[in-house]
Amino acid sequence: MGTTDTGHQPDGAGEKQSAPRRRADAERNITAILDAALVCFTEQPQASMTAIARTAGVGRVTLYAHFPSREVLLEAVLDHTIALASAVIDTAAPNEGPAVDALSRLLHISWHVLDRHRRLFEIAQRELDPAVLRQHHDQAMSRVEQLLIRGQQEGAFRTDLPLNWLVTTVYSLLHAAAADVNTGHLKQNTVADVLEATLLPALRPPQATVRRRRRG
Amino acid sequence: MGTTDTGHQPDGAGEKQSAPRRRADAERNITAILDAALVCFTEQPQASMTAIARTAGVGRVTLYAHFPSREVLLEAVLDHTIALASAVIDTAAPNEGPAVDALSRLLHISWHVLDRHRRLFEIAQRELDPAVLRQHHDQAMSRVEQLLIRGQQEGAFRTDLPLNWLVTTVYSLLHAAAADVNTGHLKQNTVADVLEATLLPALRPPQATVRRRRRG
DNA sequence: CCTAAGTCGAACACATATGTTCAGTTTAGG
DNA sequence: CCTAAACTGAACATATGTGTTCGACTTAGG
Repeated sequence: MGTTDTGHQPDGAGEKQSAPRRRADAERNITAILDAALVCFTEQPQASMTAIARTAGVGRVTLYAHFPSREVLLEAVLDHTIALASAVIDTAAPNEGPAVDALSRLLHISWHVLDRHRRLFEIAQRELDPAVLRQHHDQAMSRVEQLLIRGQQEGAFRTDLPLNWLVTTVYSLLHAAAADVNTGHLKQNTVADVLEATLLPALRPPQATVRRRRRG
Repeated sequence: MGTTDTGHQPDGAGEKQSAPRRRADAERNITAILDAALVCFTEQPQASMTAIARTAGVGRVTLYAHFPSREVLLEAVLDHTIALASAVIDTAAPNEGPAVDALSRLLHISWHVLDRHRRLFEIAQRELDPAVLRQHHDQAMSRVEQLLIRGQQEGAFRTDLPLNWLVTTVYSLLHAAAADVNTGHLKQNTVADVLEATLLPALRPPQATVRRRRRG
């Protein structure tokens, strides 16, 4: 019996040690594959299984042993990335302090990770079952969404446009900025500031000045 | 001699009647193919030549007779779209009146056509020769870029961020809005207004209030 | 009406991607 | 050290896409 497939359970989010007890060997390869797939997919959506296996430094058969199909792999990578992004977002403490400050922290800390998530999600959108997608999508988007809602309640963010559009605006510019870094148009260390300078005015309630010397 | 290829010259932009004099028949098919390719490509980037031929209502061989390779076809479609977009942009008279108003006109008239151009360009970016790309890219982007520069000179648009980023911001949100229409999150007739409401504050010089009752 | 231009489907060669199977080798871990 | 788990490359079947060739049919247009 060559290939194995121990009832693969490519750890969802929190490394629950499952029943079959994989060998350390296998465990190591799985994470290597996951990492490689993450890189390959974000670099070019059409990345082949062969390319991913090669990047991970494992045989193609080994890849299929753990992830029986491209679809399964893609979903696993998506899960993995979401968990990662979620952790990083928590670091920014999006529920603490004024919403504007929280958004600023969020942008500075996690623009990179959020963009990666977006890219992956776009691929998944093309290749995965729409039903499965919904969950992943909402799960990740909701963090930003909640922050925006809080900002609206504080009066810091505008309410004259659909909430959904505000979320889209954030993600869209985030992605654009990350892409500009890739092409060399923007520098790593300026991204967050540029994003903040663009997003805050766009999210602020219209007509509302910076509230300096309001009294005439 | 079955297949033809009369020295194909799939009219660049301005329908210059070329030497070989195609039959009306062929001419009709070429535009049908161009249209079909435009639709197919914007709907899904991986659209196959077979699918395009089928959509155009012609045989696969006919397609290849006029466009000897996928690359050539893609380039022709890109040319076609740019010409179309350019014409629509002109309708908005982007060089007349205040830059802010001009941008507003531009958004209302051509968000749809500009988004289509962007989608096509993204595909071309993945499949075409970078050298060829540059021309197309600059040619189309420059219209928006020029408008933004003019706005900067008027003091209507901010100068504290790279010009390139402002262009990216416009295109990026444009695309996001169009995508939201596709998914049903945004309505056709509200798109331009939403875009305007989001973009103008983002482009306005920071700190600058709406300049109403400036004298205190 | 007659001919060359054009179109058509079928079939071919070629390349690439997805999964699978097999037989041989390495390695983790008791 | 010994065994089962895991990894490996090679080869296979299958599917899909690209581009070409061929012979037969249709049609534009003089």
